[in-house]
Amino acid sequence: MEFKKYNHLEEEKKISDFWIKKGLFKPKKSKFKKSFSVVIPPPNITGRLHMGHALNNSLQDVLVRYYRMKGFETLWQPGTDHAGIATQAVVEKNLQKNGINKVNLGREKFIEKVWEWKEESGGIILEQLKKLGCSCDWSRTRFTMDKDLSKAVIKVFVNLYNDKFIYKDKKLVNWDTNLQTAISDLEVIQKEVQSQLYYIDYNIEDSEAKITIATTRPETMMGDTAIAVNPKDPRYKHLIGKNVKIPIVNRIIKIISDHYADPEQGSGAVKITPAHDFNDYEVGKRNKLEIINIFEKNGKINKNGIQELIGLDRFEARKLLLKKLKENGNLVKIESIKNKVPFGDRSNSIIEPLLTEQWFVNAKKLSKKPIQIVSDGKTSFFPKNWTKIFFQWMKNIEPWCISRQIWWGHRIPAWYDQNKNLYVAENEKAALVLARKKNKKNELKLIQETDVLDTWFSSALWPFATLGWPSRTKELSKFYPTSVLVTGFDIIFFWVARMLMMGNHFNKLTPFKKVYVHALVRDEKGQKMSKSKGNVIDPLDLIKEYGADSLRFTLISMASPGRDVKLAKERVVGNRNFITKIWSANNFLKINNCKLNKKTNLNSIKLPINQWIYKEFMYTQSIVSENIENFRFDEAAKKAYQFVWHLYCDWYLEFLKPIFNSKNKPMIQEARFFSSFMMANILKILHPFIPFFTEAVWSKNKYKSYFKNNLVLSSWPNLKNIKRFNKNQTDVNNIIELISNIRSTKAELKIAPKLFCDLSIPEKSDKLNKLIYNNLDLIKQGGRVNSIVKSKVNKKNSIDILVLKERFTLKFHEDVDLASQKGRLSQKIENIKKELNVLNNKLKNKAYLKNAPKEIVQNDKNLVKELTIEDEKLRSIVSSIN
RNA sequence: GGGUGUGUAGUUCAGUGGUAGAACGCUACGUUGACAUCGUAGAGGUCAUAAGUUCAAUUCUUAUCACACCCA
Repeated sequence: MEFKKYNHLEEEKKISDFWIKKGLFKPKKSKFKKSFSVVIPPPNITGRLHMGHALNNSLQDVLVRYYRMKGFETLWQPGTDHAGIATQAVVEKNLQKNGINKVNLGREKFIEKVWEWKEESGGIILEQLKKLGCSCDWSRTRFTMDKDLSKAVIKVFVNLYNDKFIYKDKKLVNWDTNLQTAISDLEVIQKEVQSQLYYIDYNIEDSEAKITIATTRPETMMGDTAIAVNPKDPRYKHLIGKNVKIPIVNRIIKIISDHYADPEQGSGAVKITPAHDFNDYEVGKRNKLEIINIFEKNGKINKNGIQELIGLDRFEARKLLLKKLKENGNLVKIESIKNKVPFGDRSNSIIEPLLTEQWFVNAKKLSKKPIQIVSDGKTSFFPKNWTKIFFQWMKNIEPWCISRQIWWGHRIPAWYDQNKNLYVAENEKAALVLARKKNKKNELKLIQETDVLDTWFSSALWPFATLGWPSRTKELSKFYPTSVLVTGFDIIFFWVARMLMMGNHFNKLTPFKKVYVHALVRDEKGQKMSKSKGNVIDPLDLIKEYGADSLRFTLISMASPGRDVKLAKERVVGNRNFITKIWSANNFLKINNCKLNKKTNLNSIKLPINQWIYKEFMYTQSIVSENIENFRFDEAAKKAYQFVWHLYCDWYLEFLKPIFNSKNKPMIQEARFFSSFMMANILKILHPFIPFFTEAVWSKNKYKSYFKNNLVLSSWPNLKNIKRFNKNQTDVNNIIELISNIRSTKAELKIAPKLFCDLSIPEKSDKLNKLIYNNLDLIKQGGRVNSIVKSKVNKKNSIDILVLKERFTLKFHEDVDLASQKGRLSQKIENIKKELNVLNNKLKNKAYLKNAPKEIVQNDKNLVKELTIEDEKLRSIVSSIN
């Protein structure tokens, strides 16, 4: 019979539509009142599915589907974030293509355009997640700029402001001259680059003497307000307090003494530009220095610079200034060095420390509870070592700059009156009330703050805001705190830490009990995937070619804790083959008319192989469950794979063949039912990993009529232990060993496996006789054995083998290569000899006998006994070969 | 400079204080009525290096080397 191939493109689409249309991912009331919830790390609306998402969401889906089948009331809350800077940049670029300038358009119109874009292209990534099979409750999809969520954001802001967790301050911040907004510390990436270190002479006033400073940023000379030397540096002690003239700029500044100057670095003297360097800023504060800002917000020189350079870009200005310094003879040396330079993570332009007024969150104050919660284990990390990294960062946390000078985002709910008095309130009306009170008059005009909030500010509220907070919703009481957060380590600080701060502050509850941290997906050589390297593997390509299930299974089975996933296409192919294998196994069941029926009862199962596979499955199931619950997705997937392929397909289905070929009707009936019953259970345990395929086979096999549910809502296997089945475990395992031995002996003798032989068994052993005769058909088919004989055998065409500590003889119909068999056995004897030697030496060691646990010693003694018997028998076989 | 992690078969990775495992790849044979996207059999390892603890170390400790990442 020819079978259709499994068509993943067709089936995955069909199944996905079915699940979503029927709303099968919505929480279902639990019989035992337990709930399980996960919030998705919201991908941003400009995003497209990449391997990181694929891994992250596959893992979440394993958990969600598993607990759903376990009977928990399960919610996976989906949604996206608005990605302030990224989205604004995309829309701005689109408008520019049409010759439209954002500024001319105006703020309101521009935001309309962003919404238009969002409606059109902002949901793509969610559609891609559906293709991956994510079982989110899509009817609850949220967006950080939604009305409800915005309300939560405003409320949180106002509360934090009133409680003095949020404040406005003029400070040096990380300024992106390209995007023209402040960004937070976390959005700055320090990159090592090749730079020049310039040694520049500053002339000391009223003297011929000079002092040489070293700098990588000579243009900031225009903002110098001191030169610092270390108080302990003998070279410069006499110069402290002297005035120097900044070359070209010709402004007079002082030489000060400050420990910040490192005698080992450069010349030991360092110029201080408090407006343009975080360290210099601190030096400036300590020494009460003037702060001179020389940059416009776009990175061009402002009027504080020298005449010729005003209006020039910072790098242009550097070049010209260097030229002048050289001409003047002030540039004494140029050194090539490597140093770290800050870049913006979105714009990739060099970040400029700039003195501006911004809004800050006192993160130090908010970090106290999360630190407590994590130390108490109320939120725990897996793998554990992330706890340490979390603490390290959390305990050294800096104020969080939350204001952004862009338009797309939550506009800060703060208003100013004409006297620049500030009112923070949930809306303008409320602000007006405050303003009237303060100004003691009714006629007032307020202007709203133009800054918007950092996107991560709203993402930090995600676990409770998506559940309806600040309203006290059913969902909030049922699903908060969430059960687990699954995330990549790269956003622990961005997101996890901040969610912990907000969740604990506003709900007095930690937002999630567990945090599972997974690694990055890299290419097969372990390199980070990046467009510039051209080594990006697009998950959507793999889904198209091999199916979402194959991709999922691959990612899941490679997700070992603390290790990056090195993805190669061959892995995906291998797992696609696994799916094909199950498909063809299922076809075998079909051919043999295997079906479920309600008449057959588990207690009536008689066939040893059925009892055997039942036990093996029970064991597998428990290992898979345990591993999923402990986040060992790799082990869970491997165990399931091993069982399905190497026990169910390789042995069990093979053992069914002689039964189906027999005329024993009751046995055939039992086998038909039971093989199908096991298949259904296999589909169940594989469902969290490969949901589409398993649901498709479930439906084709019409298992719904037996189990009363679609697979996605069926219950996780919970098979009872039937003691009666136990004794057949060893029997079937012994049969397997015998067959394996017959096969490998044939291979060693270079006898084609298809050639049949006779088997003679030791007469003495009743137990073995029983075993063999009870399973005659299995042995005959599995080992290609003609018949069981008891007669004395002719040496030339027969070979003795040692299995289950007994001597069996294989008798062929032609002469066999006894010499090669002799060699093989001699090798075995040699190995045993070595093993025995090791063991005997151990057992002679008094210290070992004294200190080692009794079981271990006993174990060794038993092993010696067994090996000795095996050794004797092998020797007798060898000596009988001439 | 500070920190974290990794080093086990050709490759990617599990694992363990007391016989070293899987997948893929490789080799030989095979087209047998589920499956060649397959089957059967097999080869392949000084568990990075060195010292220490221990009756016993691939596993624990320390140092070294290599690689990756994070923070300054």
